[in-house]
Amino acid sequence: MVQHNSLYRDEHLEVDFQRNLVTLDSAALVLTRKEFELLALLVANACEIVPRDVLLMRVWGYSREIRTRTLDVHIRRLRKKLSRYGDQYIETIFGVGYRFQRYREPSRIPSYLPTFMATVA
Amino acid sequence: MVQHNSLYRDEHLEVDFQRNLVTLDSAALVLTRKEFELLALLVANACEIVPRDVLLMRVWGYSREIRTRTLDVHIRRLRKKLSRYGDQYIETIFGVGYRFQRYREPSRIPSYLPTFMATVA
DNA sequence: AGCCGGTTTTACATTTCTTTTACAAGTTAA
DNA sequence: TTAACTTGTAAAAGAAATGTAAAACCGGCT
Repeated sequence: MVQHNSLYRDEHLEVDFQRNLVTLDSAALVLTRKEFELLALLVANACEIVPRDVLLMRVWGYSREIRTRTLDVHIRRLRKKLSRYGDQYIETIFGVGYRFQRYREPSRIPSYLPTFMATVA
Repeated sequence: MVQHNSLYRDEHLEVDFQRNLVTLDSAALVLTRKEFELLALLVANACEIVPRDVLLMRVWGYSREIRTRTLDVHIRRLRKKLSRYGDQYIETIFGVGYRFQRYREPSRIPSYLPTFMATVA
């Protein structure tokens, strides 16, 4: 069964799950196998928390209880390659795992102000 | 088996017990694990007093007789994160414990006056 | 063998979360 | 009222997770 339209896309990032292609600001992003698998898994579950165990299981085949820092290292490389969007795209959920977030235009409006007031600032 | 409707909601606060999500005035409230567990336990027993022992037992696994101020500290952090509703939501029952109260619109009518007189003030 | 790209480990720094400490402030009972 | 006790609070200490750079490892290649 062939799945069509299997790609993620937002303002800056594009991930083609079929062809293992990633594009950042319309420039190809070269990722290693593990880096791609990790990113793909996170992006496939965009906006949802993916626990460390799940990542370690699905990307590395590690069962729980295996103590390793390789996940963190790969996360770091991904963030680096995502350059200035790295931290925004890949959010760490302390004690749980990571979450990929869709790109959102940064708002200069303080979020604690009601919308109708914010137009002034 | 998926349990539906496992959430609390009032005018300002929303607690999703399933997903560990809390929203204050429709803005996500980031809580640590302990903070969430504490709030969840209180909210789950809304309008009822939850004794300190119970909180310390269910959230920390502490048996009675353990002298600690960590509960108070966490209560404080919760109140702070609930910002201006903190004191209203989390009520202290001296010598017993705490009670979460549903939000009630503050009335500018002195409560010691009969309603029909209050229209003048 | 030696090189090379990819991956993992190591060791330490940093950050985040939790608990304790010490004291202030509030409450109750005598 | 004071004395005993409870809760509030800020700051320090402690514990644990994550970030990071660099070294070590590993398999495929020439």
